[in-house]
Amino acid sequence: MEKCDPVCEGTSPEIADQVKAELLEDRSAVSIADLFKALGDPTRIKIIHALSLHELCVHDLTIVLGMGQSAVSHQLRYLRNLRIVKRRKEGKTVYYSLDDNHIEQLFVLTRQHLEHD
Amino acid sequence: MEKCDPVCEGTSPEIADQVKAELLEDRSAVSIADLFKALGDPTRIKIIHALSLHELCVHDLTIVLGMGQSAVSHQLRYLRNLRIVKRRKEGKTVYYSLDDNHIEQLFVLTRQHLEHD
DNA sequence: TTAATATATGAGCAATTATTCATATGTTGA
DNA sequence: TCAACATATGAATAATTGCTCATATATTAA
Repeated sequence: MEKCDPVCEGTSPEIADQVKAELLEDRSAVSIADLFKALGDPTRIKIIHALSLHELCVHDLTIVLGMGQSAVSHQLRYLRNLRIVKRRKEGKTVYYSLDDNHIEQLFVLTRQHLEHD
Repeated sequence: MEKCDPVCEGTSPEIADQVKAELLEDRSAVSIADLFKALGDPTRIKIIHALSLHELCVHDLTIVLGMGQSAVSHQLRYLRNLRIVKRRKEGKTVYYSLDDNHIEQLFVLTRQHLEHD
């Protein structure tokens, strides 16, 4: 962190101070980033997309994704900790589905953003 | 990747196949994940939030964020490569602002999601 | 109980990443 | 041209992360 006494001429220091005062707190920024981080991996994106199409058990997800069972389970735990997916047990099998439709909205909005460009 | 001939009883194999057929392609999943990944870091979240409040030069951002100039510059380049922020040069100083209001929408939606819970 | 199936999880490893340090580029004024 | 300022960037490093392997837990059927 360097000295910043001679604020660059271009911007008034009041604006920087004002923005600094209004800026998100650390924990808020971390919370928001954590949620986006969860969506920032292709495997998890595919899992979320698959579950937006249909509730699926872990085994079916391994088929759909073409991945090992362990990797899928790890990612599902990750997503479950963030309450992005939830599970429902039925005998031996565990069915996963999206826990919240906000996630789907983020999805739709993001795809729009990408197509728009 | 293990054998998956005896599909788990719980789900019909047709559903897994159907979901697999509709699932996002690799490159789409990667594109979407890349965008979310850009939002998956507290520093970048703060940068985006700050710029949603006001156009700012790099130096002011270092003040607002309380971070080194180099770190800020690196993150700005990252965000600029993804067209999340854009720059405007004026003499020595470079002003950054959000390139697209879709990002702000994602922001709002995400904060709603977090507050909701 | 034993075997088979479905899922979960800890440890370890390779790849990625956010920051720092040092330095380069570009701009302005003296 | 030279010095000061504003920003950019390459290299190095520490921390994080996604996957695999081996194994544990849980459920069902024989």
